[in-house]
Amino acid sequence: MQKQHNLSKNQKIIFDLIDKSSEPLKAYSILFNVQKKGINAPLQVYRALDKLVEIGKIHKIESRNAFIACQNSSCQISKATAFSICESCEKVSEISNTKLSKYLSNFADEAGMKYSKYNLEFFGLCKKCKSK
Amino acid sequence: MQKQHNLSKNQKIIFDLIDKSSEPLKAYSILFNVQKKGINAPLQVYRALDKLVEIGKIHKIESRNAFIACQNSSCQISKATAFSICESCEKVSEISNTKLSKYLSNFADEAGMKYSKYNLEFFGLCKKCKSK
DNA sequence: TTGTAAATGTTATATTATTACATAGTGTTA
DNA sequence: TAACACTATGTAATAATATAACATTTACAA
Ligand SMILES: [Zn+2]
Ligand SMILES: [Zn+2]
Ligand SMILES: [Zn+2]
Ligand SMILES: [Zn+2]
Repeated sequence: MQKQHNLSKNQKIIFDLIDKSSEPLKAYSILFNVQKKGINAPLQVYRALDKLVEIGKIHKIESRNAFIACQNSSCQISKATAFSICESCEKVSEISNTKLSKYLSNFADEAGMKYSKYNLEFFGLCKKCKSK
Repeated sequence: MQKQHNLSKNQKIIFDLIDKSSEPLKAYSILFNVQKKGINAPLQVYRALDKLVEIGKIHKIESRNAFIACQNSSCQISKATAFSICESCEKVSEISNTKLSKYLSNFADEAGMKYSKYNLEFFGLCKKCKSK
């Protein structure tokens, strides 16, 4: 059973915006969009983003410095994430594949390192862009 | 047979610095370190970094905005990269594991997307930090 | 030797993210 | 309730990361 997090005012405003967006959003584009709701400073956005990432409601797409809502309710609090990114239209989807996540969660190399978290980003062309 | 790239002056200066570093280097730390060699502006650093990434001599650690030399001569021009990152001491190693790279290169999900590239970052504690 | 692509130099600016400090709300427990 | 700890907010300033625009030079092949 996952812990229930009651989002604060700013967190809710920012999560709702990201959640209803069809594409990853960047911090300053979020800021621009929530100014009418009284969020005026970058820090207010970054603080909410940090918290939302921490509790697993959103993920950061590292290669794009952008944020998307978690599309995978079983996502273990952002500890195991995989995305597909179209290099043409920049569409991003969260990959939910049990085999893949098991494979990666159990991966151990020779370096003797114990992994607690991973992030995987695949790049290519989405179906739509491929057929153009 | 891999194409031979003759590095230009700036590319060589910057590659040498990254290559002999024991940790990932950030762009502005590189800039600071090469100013005595006549490289004065961020853009000169970023241009060399872009080229070095493109030809696979270095990789960008996306979660850290930092660069390390490729430790894996068979790395297919930065198209398939995996790293282990210690969250305590920030040590980064490039993972060279044939099974893993085969698994990921052949991965195809249901979305019908053809991947041409991936980047994987594992996080955890390195051997040294684990035993502290 | 001339054309072309790659690389360089320089200035300015855009984008992304954090530090520092003051204040306010929320929930728990004495 | 009062005291406390913890989380969240507001605001200003600034740090860190990255790119745009333009002029010039170098490498090198046709
Ligand atoms: Zn998720
Ligand atoms: Zn696409
Ligand atoms: Zn490599
Ligand atoms: Zn370590």
